[in-house]
Amino acid sequence: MSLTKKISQRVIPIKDFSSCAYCSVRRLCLPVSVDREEINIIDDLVANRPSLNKSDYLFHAGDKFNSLYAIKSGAVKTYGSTKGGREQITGFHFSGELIGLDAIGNNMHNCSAVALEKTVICAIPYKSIEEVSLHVPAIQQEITRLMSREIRNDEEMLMAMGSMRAEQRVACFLFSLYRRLLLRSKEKYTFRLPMTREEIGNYLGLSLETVSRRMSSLHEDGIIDVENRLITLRDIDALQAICH
Amino acid sequence: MSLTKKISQRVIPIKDFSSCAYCSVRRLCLPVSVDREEINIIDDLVANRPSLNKSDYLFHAGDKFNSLYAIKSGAVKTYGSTKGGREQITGFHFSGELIGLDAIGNNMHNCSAVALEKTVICAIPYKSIEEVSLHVPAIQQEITRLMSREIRNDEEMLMAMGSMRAEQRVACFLFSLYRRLLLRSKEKYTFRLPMTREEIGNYLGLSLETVSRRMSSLHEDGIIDVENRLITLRDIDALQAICH
DNA sequence: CGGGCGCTTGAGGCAGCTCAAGTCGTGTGG
DNA sequence: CCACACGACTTGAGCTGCCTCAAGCGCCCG
Repeated sequence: MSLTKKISQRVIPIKDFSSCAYCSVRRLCLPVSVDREEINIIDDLVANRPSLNKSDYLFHAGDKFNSLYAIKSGAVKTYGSTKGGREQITGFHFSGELIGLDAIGNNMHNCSAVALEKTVICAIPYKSIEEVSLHVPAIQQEITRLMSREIRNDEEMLMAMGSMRAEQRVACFLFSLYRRLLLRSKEKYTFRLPMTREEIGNYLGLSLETVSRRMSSLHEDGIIDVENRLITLRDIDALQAICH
Repeated sequence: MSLTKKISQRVIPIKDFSSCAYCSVRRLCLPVSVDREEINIIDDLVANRPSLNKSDYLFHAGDKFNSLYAIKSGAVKTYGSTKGGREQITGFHFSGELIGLDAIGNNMHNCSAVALEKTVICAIPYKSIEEVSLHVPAIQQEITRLMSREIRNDEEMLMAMGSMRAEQRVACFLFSLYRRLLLRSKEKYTFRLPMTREEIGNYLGLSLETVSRRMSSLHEDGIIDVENRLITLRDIDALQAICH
């Protein structure tokens, strides 16, 4: 049955709390211009909502590209392997974020994605997105906007990597987590890192020891508290100032 | 007059050698699945084909986003300014490449684009692309593919920046230029750098002196010849091996 | 022909890496 | 439930690759 038919035959749905309509991070995956009706359409697309445990793979580099993945809860890292065989982390992704956009181009994932903790995922088959976007231009536009934003993010990261010293990189990293993790939680200034120091260092182009040292010195300066993976921001203005 | 009308009223065109149909880099801007008819449509979109001199701006950071730009010939750098006020180059772009995709997301350019030498540009109004892609899905798909590829490129660059030593960065940079510049020219192994050592260093996260030194040592190893901005690749396999 | 920019090369310093040792926290098996 | 073991983290010491500062050359353009 074609998706178009499916949509027209759709009855008023029974409340389904796994539906996007009730998803607490909906406004993050689908930020704008998607009205009630369109949510129902998207809802139909979401094939499954698998739950991943720590170290479970969402996809491997080289896998055929089928779906985009929206993170409902949890945390995921994506990484590629450099030609030297070293693993290089390209990003950390949290609830409300969409991954897999880089695979559309040649229909294959060029990085691997692993859960850093218990994580719930919405898999959205790309074929369906393409089909639906013929009828609902807003969805295609939203995908385009998200991709554009991803390009911008990557380029900002490139700018940071090219010019920043170790302390700046760590400060920016923490500030970025602050904006992405805390704005959607009750805690205002405390969050738990889902990744190791080594993974942070890998991502930032630093050794794990340097990450540790710089976090210690940020603590000595009264800017953050560090208790293993629990980070508390004590002076956000100072933290932000270091990034600049 | 709406674009749709314009298309239906279109007569068989007089040969226009500035048209995309006769553009030598067409297969690069519009790599796949765009047939003769669709080229005519795109052709109508291209508002103007301005010629830029060295140091002319294509757009500034903060400008309202109106058009995507395809480079017909020449070379362009894009850069943003870090919060510290430093200029950070995010990319070099050559004939057949498309720039401005990162501006779609919030309708504003977040980097500036400057010609590094005499450069001819096709400006393609994004509004028109959006309108046309309602009728010609292949065009929207092509934009999506190009964006996806840009994300991938940026992420590969991030991986490189995170893990590579100076010599590797310079070697990869030269190898990347080899693939992008030489494949569309007659010369097999010689090309002219359109940018300064300082710009290369800025892009790669190195000082200009380090770029110079590493190029000298690549020369001493018999891998490249350097004659000011004229680079000749003497041992491509060795060059590629260094990147790995 | 002169001035300036782009580039090369040298010398010295330092940020961050590597190696190493020791602590702490967590998960696992008895 | 406790003990043990291993992985994660911190901190120290020494090393090195890249940066900074500096001087000099050469090419290009006015």
